[in-house]
Amino acid sequence: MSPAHARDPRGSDSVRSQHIAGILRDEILAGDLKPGTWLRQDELAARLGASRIPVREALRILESEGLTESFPNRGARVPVLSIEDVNTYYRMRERLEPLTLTESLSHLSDDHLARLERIQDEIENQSDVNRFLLLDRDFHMTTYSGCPSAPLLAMTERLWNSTQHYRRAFMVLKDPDRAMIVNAEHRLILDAVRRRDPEDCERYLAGHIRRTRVELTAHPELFVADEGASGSLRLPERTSGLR
Amino acid sequence: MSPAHARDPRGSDSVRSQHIAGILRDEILAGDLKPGTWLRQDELAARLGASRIPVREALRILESEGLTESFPNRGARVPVLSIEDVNTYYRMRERLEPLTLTESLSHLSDDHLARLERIQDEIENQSDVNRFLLLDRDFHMTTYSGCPSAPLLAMTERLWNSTQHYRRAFMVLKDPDRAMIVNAEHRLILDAVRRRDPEDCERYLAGHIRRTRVELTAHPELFVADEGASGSLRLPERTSGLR
DNA sequence: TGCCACAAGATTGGATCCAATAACAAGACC
DNA sequence: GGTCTTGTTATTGGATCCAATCTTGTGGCA
Repeated sequence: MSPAHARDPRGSDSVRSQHIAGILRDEILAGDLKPGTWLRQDELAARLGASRIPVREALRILESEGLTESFPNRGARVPVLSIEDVNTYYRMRERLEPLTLTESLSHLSDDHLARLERIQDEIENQSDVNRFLLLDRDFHMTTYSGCPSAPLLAMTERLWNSTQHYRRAFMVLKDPDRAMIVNAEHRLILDAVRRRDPEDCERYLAGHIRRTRVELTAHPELFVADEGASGSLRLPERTSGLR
Repeated sequence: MSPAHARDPRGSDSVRSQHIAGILRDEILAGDLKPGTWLRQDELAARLGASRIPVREALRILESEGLTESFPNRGARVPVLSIEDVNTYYRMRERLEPLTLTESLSHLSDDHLARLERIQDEIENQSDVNRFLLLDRDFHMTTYSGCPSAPLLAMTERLWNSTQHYRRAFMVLKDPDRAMIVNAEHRLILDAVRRRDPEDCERYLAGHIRRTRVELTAHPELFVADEGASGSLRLPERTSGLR
C-alpha cells in the first residue's frame, strides 16, 4: 500500500486538501494519531506546509470517511469509541459485509483468487502485529474488490476504518490460539469464494466478524472511559431525535 | 419537521456553513434540487448571502451525508443514481435497518408508540404524495428513535436520504393497491414493535423494504441513463481497488 | 471556601483576493 | 475535413487577514 502522499502528483492528490487528507488518513490508520487526539488546524497547517483552508477541507473529507469528528467552533479529533460503539460497528459489519462479499463474488477473477491465496499464505508465515493488520485488511478488501457498487464498498471501508484502532489494541493482547482460529476462518472463506458459494461466504464471513466482536468486547480494558487525551470538555449532547 | 434554516439561531446553525447545509439539505430532500444538478459555489454564495467558504464547507457536510458528491476542480452535484445503485442501497437497507429497529426496540416509550399510532392513522387518511413521503419517513424514523447508537442512526438516515428522490419519483406512479399494502406492512411492524418482538420486527421490516425495492426497480424508466441535467462530462473512472 | 463575573489567550469560522485547473471555442497545420 | 494546438472564460482551490466563539485563569464577593 503506497502512502497517499507519495502518489502520482497528477492523481487526485494534486488537490492539496486531498493530499493532506491522505497523510492524515495514513497516520490515523497507522495508529500515530490515536482516538481522542485533537487535530488543530494551525498545527497541521504548519506541519504540512499549507494554510488552514486545505486542512479544514481535509478534516471534512476524513469526517465523511468516519476517521474524524468535528464540533462547531471547537475543532476536530479522532473519535473516541465506547465499547458499545465498537460492538454496534461490528454488528453493522456482520450484516453488511456478507452483502458486499456476495455482490463481489461473481466478479472475482482467477487473479484475485491467486492473490488471496498469496496473502493468506503470508498471514500464516509471519507474526508482526502491524503486518497482520495490513494483510488482514488486504485479504478482506480483495474479496470485496469485485463489488460493483461504489457506495457499498465505501461504507464497508468506512466501517473498517472506524474500528481500526481497537482492532490493533486487541491484537497486541497475545492469544496462543487466535492465529489458528483466524487462519481456519480465512481458509473457509477463501474456499467458499473459490467455489463461488454465496451461502457459505455469508456464513463464514458473518461468523468470522461475530467471533472477533465477541472476543474484542470481552476486553473492556481496551476502551478508556472517554477522553483521557487532551482537554476535558463537555461533549455536545447526542442528537437523539433525528430531527 | 421544522426547516433547518428556521431553527434557534443559537443552535448548531449559528455556524454559517451548517445553516447553509441545512437549507440545501431541505431543498435536495424536497426535490427542488434534482439528481444531476450542479451546485455552483458562486451561485449558492450569492443566493444565500455568504461567501464561498461556508458554501464549500456546506457541500462537504452534505457529501458526508450522501446528499452530494464532489469532483476535484469540477464542483459538486446531486448524485445521479443508476437503477443498480438504488437496488444496492435498498439491499443495504434490508440488512441494516432491521438492526437499527431491534437496537431501538427496548428503548421505545409508550409516548413513541402513541406517536407511531397517530402517524400511521394520518398516513391512512390522506393521499398527497409529498405528505406521504414526510409521514412515512417520520414513521420509520420514530421506530428507530430509541436506537442508542449514533453511527447506526446516522447510517440509516444516510441511506434514506440517498434514495429519497427515487422514492418520490416512484410514488407519483399511481398504483391502486399500493396504499393498502404499505398500510398492512406498517400495521404489522407497529404491532411487532408494540409487542417488543425483535424477530417479527426484523421479518416485517425487511419484507417491507424488500417489496418496495422489487416494485421500485421494476420501473427502469425512473432512472435516466446518466446526467441529462446539465453539462455532459466524463465522470472520473471508479476507484476500483480500494487501494 | 465556593461561586460567579470578566478579561485574556487560543482556536475556529468567514470574507476577500489571487492562483490553478478545467471546459470551451477558434484557428493552424496536416 | 479532421485533429491538434492555443487562447479565453468559467469555476474551483488556496492564502491571508479579520471576526466570532470558546476555554481558561484571575479576582471580587458572599
